[in-house]
This record gives sequence, C-alpha cells and structure tokens, in this order.
Amino acid sequence: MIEQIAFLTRSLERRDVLSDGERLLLASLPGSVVEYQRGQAIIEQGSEPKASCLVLEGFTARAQYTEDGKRQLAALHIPGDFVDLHGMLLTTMDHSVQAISRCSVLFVPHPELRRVISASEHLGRLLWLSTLIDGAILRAWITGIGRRSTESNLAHLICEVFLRMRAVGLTRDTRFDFAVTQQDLADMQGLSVVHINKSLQSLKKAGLVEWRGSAVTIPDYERLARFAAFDPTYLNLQQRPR
Amino acid sequence: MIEQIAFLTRSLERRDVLSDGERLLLASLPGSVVEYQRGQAIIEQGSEPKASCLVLEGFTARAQYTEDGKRQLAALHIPGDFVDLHGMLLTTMDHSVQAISRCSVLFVPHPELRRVISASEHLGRLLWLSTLIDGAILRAWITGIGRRSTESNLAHLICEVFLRMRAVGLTRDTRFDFAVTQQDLADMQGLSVVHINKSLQSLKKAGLVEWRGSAVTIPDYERLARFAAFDPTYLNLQQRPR
DNA sequence: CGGCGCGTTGATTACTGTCAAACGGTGTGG
DNA sequence: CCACACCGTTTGACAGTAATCAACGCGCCG
Repeated sequence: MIEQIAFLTRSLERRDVLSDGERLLLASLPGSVVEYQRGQAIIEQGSEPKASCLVLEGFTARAQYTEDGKRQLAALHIPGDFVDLHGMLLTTMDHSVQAISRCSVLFVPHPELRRVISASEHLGRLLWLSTLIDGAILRAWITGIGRRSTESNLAHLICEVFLRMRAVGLTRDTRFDFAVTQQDLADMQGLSVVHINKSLQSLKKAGLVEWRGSAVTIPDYERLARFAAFDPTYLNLQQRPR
Repeated sequence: MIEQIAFLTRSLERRDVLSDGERLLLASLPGSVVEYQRGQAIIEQGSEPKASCLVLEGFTARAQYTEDGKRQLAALHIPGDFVDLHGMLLTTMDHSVQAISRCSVLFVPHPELRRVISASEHLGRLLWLSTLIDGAILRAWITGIGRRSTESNLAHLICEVFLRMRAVGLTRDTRFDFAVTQQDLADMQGLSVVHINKSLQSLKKAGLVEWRGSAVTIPDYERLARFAAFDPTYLNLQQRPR
C-alpha cells in the first residue's frame, strides 16, 4: 500500500510533520483499487458507503443534480485527496462522486479508518484537517461563484488546482495535466459551457494561461494570481503542528 | 455552563445519542461569553484564534471579501453551532465571522476542546461531524447559487434555516425569528439586494412565506419544500450511531 | 471514411446588476 | 410631542452579463 498512499502521505506532510509510526500506520490501510472511465459514477447519491475512497490517479468531483437535471460540481479531487472521508460519519451521501477523467481510486473500509484514528489521535486530527480544508475550498468556490467575475474566477480555480497539484508533486515547472472538459468547468462555476468557452479564450488571449488538450501551462504565476486576486491561505499549505 | 451549551447538546443529540458522561464532559467546557451588535466582527480574517466560538443567541455568518470589496457570506450560524471549530486546526482564518443580528457567543479555548476530544473519541467524532455538516451545507449553497433560480434558492434557504432552527427548538409551529437584512440574504446568494427584494416579494405574493420584520412564517411547509425541491438529507437530522 | 464528442461561433433572449429616488419605521434631540 | 435623520426596503429605468439555440469545425476512433 505504501506506493499507493504516497500522495496521501505527501498531502498530509505538506500540512504537518508525520512520525515514522504514523507513516507506517497510514501504510497499513488496506483497500481495493478500482479504475473508472471518465463520466462513471464512483459513489451514488443516496447510497450509504461502507468505505471511503482515496484518489490515486486522475480527477474526481462531487456532483449534485437539481430537480430539473442541471449538474453542479461542488468539489474537485486530485490524487491524495480522501474524497469521501465524510461518508464515514455522514452515512447517507447527499451527492455523487464521479470520475472527471480516467482515474483510479482506493476504497478503504470505514472500520480500518476508525482503527487508524483510534491508534493515533494526531493522525485523526490530520484526517479531520483534510475535510476542513475541503470546506475552506468550498468557501472559496462560493465567493468565486457569487462575487467574482467569470474570468477571475476561472483564473482563481486554475491557481488553486496548480498549487494543489504542486503540493503533491504533480506539476513540472509551470505545467500540469488538467484533464477536464469545459462542461466540467462550467458545472464547477455554475455557468454555461458557451460562456466558459468565451471567458477561457479571453484568458488565453491575455496570455494568462495556455491550455492545449489537457496540458495547462501558467506562463507567469504571479501575474495570474494577481489577476485572480488569489490568496492561497485557505489551502493551508504550511507545515505546522496541528 | 450547562445552560449555555444547551443548544450545542441539543444539536449533537439530533444526530446521535449522548451518554451522561459525554453530556457532563461537554458541560465542563469553560469559556467566556461575549455579546455583539449586528455588523460587528467576531473573528477577523487573517487572525489565528486560540479559542473557538459557539453561538448562544442570534445569528452569525462567515464573510469573505473580494479584492474590490464585495462581500460574500459562506455560512450562516444559529445557536448551538460551533462556528469556527475548524479554527483549531486551520490556524489562520481565511474569512471573518460577523454578527448578523445582535448575538452572544461563547469562546472556548482550543486546549479545552482538545481535552474533551481526547477524553471521548465519540464526542470528538461528533464535533468532526458538525464540521462535516457545515461542509454539506456549503455544497447545498453552491448548487443553489450555481444552478437554482433565485426564487427557488431563496425558498431552499428558508427551508434549511427552518429545519435547523427547529432541530434546536427555536421554532414555534411554523414560525421562527430570522433577523437578517435583505443585504445579508443577497450576500449569501451572491446577488444584489434589489434582485433579492423582488424575488422575495414574489415568494410572498405566491403565499409561500410570510416575512414581517424578523418573523418568518411558513404557511405550508410541504408546498415550500416542493417549490424549492428541498431534500433535507444533507442536514443529517437523524439520530444514528456515528 | 464516417460518426461522435468536444470546442467554437454568432445571434438572440432572459436574467441580474446598477443607479437613483422614494417610502416607512425607529430613535433622538429640540 | 413633533421634526428630523438614519437605515433598510421598495420601485422603475436602463445597462451589462450570461443563457439558449443552432450551426460548424476538428480530432479521434471504429
């Protein structure tokens, strides 16, 4: 499992120091790996999962559908993210989890998670922390959707994903793989594809981002961050005792 | 403290059974009570609080401001809500907490919270749970802002607040006190006051809600819930072992 | 080669914001 | 006790943003 939970370990270590014992404890988490194609449902809304899933490769997202069938994405998960840790306590899923790109995830049975949390209060706090960071990201999305312009919100999202990817070692310089469709972006920001398309083009024309296929390049991060008024505080990317 | 944490106890008991020992442990939480006038900041963005605050009376909200001064509210808290439990692990506040109405809150020092969590793993889980429900509410708000019509989102919010208030015993029949301004509502939904005003009026005209001063009455909850396509699952108002 | 899915475009419509003014209740000072 | 100021609510006109619709381009895969 060591290989598979590498991103999780890295993600937690970006926020606090792990002892060898804690690393071993994490590595002791058993689980089964499952692969999904883009668009497949990983966890259904309304279900009561008995295992939590950790992203190993690719992207997943939480999706909610309104009565009239519109989709809203309310989180994007990258490798190392424990997608539905909350499923352990929330029992019934109020949303579904979908594969946004081809991806593989690790299902860890809840009793195993509880075992680890009982064994290490500190690790328990760090897992709690990861759900709190989830919440902080949700708040940032809300202000983005509610109060930012489409273009600056797009830029904001790109900054966020860039930093999160870099935190787990999935960037090369200013480039990273962001295999999402414009429909997905639209559903993250609560807008139409057409409008996202036009806004994205204007970001490209302004030289703020390059985006070819799934390869995103940020020519000048500082400039993009300034444009988006991006403040990374909410990502809690500082190693501190927690 | 027993009197003061009554709403917290009630809120947790709506989700799981508490033992006498757990109730006592909660009651042992010391803290200082502070009153705020509407509009005052309770916790400043960027600060690193050493205590978490619990709402005793009135409403508070998390507020984020964009670079150009627009306000977005990304949570509304009612009595019994542990507003910034996450402050304990998130160290730096990425948002401020404001008094939406006149309110009183209890500040509980983080070390005391840690003591309680160490003493009872179960209570620790329930506090974790309360932050997870916070997250679930954020997701509901995101889909509301992103994909619902203004009117149905307003109706959705009213349903949510009604159920949350009822869960801690703050409703009388179909009526509750909701002391927020239309500007606050606008900032919760990412819209302008003018637009909120018109949408609210149309809800009133349709007989879906009555709203005089701060007194909200829901003549027919089922009808309102149907109109809002409101599904209370995300509030986790079922007593289950967690 | 053809079909499919995503991206792109332009025209049109609908929604929401901004601005500016008036209304109404409350509390204060004369 | 009344006049006034203040603040939130309400209204209407107008401007700007985003959705919808429909068509086309383009690359990939069968």
